Amino acid sequence: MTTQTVRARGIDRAVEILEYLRATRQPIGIGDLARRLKAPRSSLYEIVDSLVQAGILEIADEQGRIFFGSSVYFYADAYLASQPLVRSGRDEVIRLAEITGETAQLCILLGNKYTVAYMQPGSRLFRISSETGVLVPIPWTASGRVLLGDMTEEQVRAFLPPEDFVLPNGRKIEFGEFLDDLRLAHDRGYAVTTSLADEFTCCLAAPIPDQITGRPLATLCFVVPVHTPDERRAELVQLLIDSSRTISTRLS
Amino acid sequence: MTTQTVRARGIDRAVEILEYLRATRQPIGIGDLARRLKAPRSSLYEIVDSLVQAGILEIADEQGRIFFGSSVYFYADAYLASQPLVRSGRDEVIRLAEITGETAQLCILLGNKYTVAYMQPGSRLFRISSETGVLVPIPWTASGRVLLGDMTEEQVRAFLPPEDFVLPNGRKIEFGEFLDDLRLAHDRGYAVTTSLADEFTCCLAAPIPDQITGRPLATLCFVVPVHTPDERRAELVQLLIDSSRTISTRLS
DNA sequence: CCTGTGTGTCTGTTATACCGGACAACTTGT
DNA sequence: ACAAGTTGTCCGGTATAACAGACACACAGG
Repeated sequence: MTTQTVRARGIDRAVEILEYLRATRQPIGIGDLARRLKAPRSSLYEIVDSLVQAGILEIADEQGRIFFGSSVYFYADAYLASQPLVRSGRDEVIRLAEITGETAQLCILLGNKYTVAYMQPGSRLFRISSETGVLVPIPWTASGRVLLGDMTEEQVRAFLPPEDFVLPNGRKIEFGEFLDDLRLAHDRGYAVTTSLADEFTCCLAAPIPDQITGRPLATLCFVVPVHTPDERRAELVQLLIDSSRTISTRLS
Repeated sequence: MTTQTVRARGIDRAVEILEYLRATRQPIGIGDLARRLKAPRSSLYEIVDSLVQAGILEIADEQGRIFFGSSVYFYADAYLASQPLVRSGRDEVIRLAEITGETAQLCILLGNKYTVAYMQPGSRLFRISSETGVLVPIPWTASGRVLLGDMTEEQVRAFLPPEDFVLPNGRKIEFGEFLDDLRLAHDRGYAVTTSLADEFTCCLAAPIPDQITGRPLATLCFVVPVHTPDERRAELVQLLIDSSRTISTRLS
């Protein structure tokens, strides 16, 4: 009499919980959670309790909903301290936002997605900014074009899921068109996209290359209004390139 | 024949690993880890693998040593964003920075450390700013004096590790001196420090009290040059007090 | 050369972590 | 009032996760 129930490991459940919270970014009750994850309630109560004890989760409100706890902050602090790239990248982003007044970002690859690792909003009246840590399809971004700049056609094909070529407005990016963008970005050492992920923004991105392999590890980028004049764009691109060079040398 | 081996749960092992890394703040090999945690190697290989898959840990170097992975960074980001205090505090910080032109911050306690949860740089030629999310010893800051304002001597002693009383320049803050600062901050409803964590800054901090308990949850603060005149300081302190009252009522 | 100490992988065994299901105590809506 | 849905806790059975131990391999040192 095999009940064919997959008896999951506690760790896997725990990871599922954390990933769920990361994706939704809001507290959830344990009952709800059990339904979403298709996990037995009784198990979740135990696991959540362990994680709450450790401060990895916290009871977020009176209804007993749970969310991340302060421990993850300490973990992140240790992680950042261990990552020279992010550490110096942050400083440079803050500096760039200050001297230009534009929104500056440090972007990295996470699996086959793109994400903003750190962002400093500009000082314009109407700010354009994106949330950090949200996973975005690579073809939607200028930074993505820079980050894949050194891949072959086959590598890109294998790396990106087809659905990622569909923009938020429904338009589909042709693969050939995207590949041309990659080549251009690779040759010029930066990428520019206008009205791609949305109508009113222009993104400028430059790679931070690994000192040894030369492969892009991350990007620095500005997010500016589409109507920004070409001269200003060129000026900003130059700043990105200078900054990324600074970081790159500082890393070795 | 009871072998009296405590067969630990995977989750507990995982938590132990994370806590160990948090404490030591540096990568460690799995063999070493097994020895330190008195855990079987074979189990650790499995658990570490799960956590690496989830991005919670990463292989940090060629020797296969492990450390925190990028996922914890995103968990922490979600955590900060989830704090209602941070959300409404953010708006007020932006407003304060705009109307005064000074660098304004929202500061909170995380465990027994202090951190800047959100910061808006001022519009001076030379800006003074600190990074958000970096954990700082409480005695180094004006906000710290406000945040502990309602603790008894014994509570403070138990709460703060002795090494946190040593400033970046090596000077040691006497416990009695620190306690006097706390009392003063508590009585006046704000704290001012000059040339404490560094030579050229003056910090002004006011508490955001819990509506019910009255205990300080966080602080609003300005970071200004040391030579800022007294009248200006008084003016800024008043703004902080008004703003924190606004936030405090908005939270209930 | 051999010896000792480190990896990372793969067993078979068994103690138990996970599970399903039952329970009381609360809401909520009609 | 009742029914239908919660939520947090408890408990006993069993599938299996955690364990101990063995294995091949790669070093380093004498």
